Amino acid sequence: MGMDMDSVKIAKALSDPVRYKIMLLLYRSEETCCAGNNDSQDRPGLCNCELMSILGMIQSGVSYHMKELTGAGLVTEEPRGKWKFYCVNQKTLKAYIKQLCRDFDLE
Amino acid sequence: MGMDMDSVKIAKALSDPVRYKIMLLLYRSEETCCAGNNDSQDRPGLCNCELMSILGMIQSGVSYHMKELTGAGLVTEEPRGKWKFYCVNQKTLKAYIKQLCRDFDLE
DNA sequence: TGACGACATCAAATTTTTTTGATATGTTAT
DNA sequence: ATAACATATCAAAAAAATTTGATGTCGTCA
Repeated sequence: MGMDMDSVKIAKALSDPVRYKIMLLLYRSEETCCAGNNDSQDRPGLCNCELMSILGMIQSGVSYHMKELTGAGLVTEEPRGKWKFYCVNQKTLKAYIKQLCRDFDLE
Repeated sequence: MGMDMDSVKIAKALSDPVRYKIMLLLYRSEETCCAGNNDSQDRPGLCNCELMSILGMIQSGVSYHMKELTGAGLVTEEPRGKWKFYCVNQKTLKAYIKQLCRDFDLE
C-alpha cells in the first residue's frame, strides 16, 4: 500500500495551533527582529526570542516547536551571529500539497 | 492575526498514520464490502467492519478514528442498512489545500 | 579572558491522544 | 419478539505530545 509517511509527518507538524501560528508569523514577518541586515531574502524570518515574546512562551517551548517544524522540513534555519533565523520553506509545503493531490486525485 | 483553525483541525485528522491509511483505503476501494449495491457513486467506500479486518484493529478503535475523520469533514458517512459506509470527501481536502495556498502564497 | 545573551537539550510534570474492553443503540432476519 | 450483527459510546489504561524549569553550549562583546 503506497503509504507516504512524509505527508503524515508534515501534517503532524502543522496540526498544532501554536506551530501553525508560528508558520504564519514567520511567513508574514516583514523585517528582521534582532539583527537588521537582510541581504538576500524577501522573507527575513524571525528569531527565537521574538517568537517568545509574541507567543508568550518560554524559550525552551519555542525551541521545541521550532525543532518539530525544521524536522518536518517546513522551516529552514539560518544562524546569524548569536541569533538564529527561521523561514518558512515553501518547497516542503508545495511537495506536501502535491502528494495530497496525487493520493486523492485533486484538481 | 488571520488564524485558520480548520486547517489545524484537518491537519490533526491527517496527522495519524492509521487515519491517513484509512483515507487511502477508502479512496482506493473499488467495491463495497458488505452490501453490494453501489448506485450512484464511483467510490463506494468501506464499512467499519472491513476496515477492522484490514487494519487489524478492534471495532471501537476504528469507530474512534472514523469520528475524527468525519468530524474534520474529511470523510462522509452513509448508512446502508445495518452498515455504515464511509467515503473520502474531496471537497474538504481541496478547501484545505486552498487555504494552505492562500496562507503561504503557493502556486 | 570573562560575562552575557541566545538557543539547545534534558528530565520531570502535565496534558492530550490513542487503545482497549465493556456496555448501549439500532437494524436485520428468523 | 428474539437473536444476531454492526456501530457508537463510555471509562480506564496506555502511549504520545507538550510544557516547564534547570542546565549546557556557543558566539559576541567589553
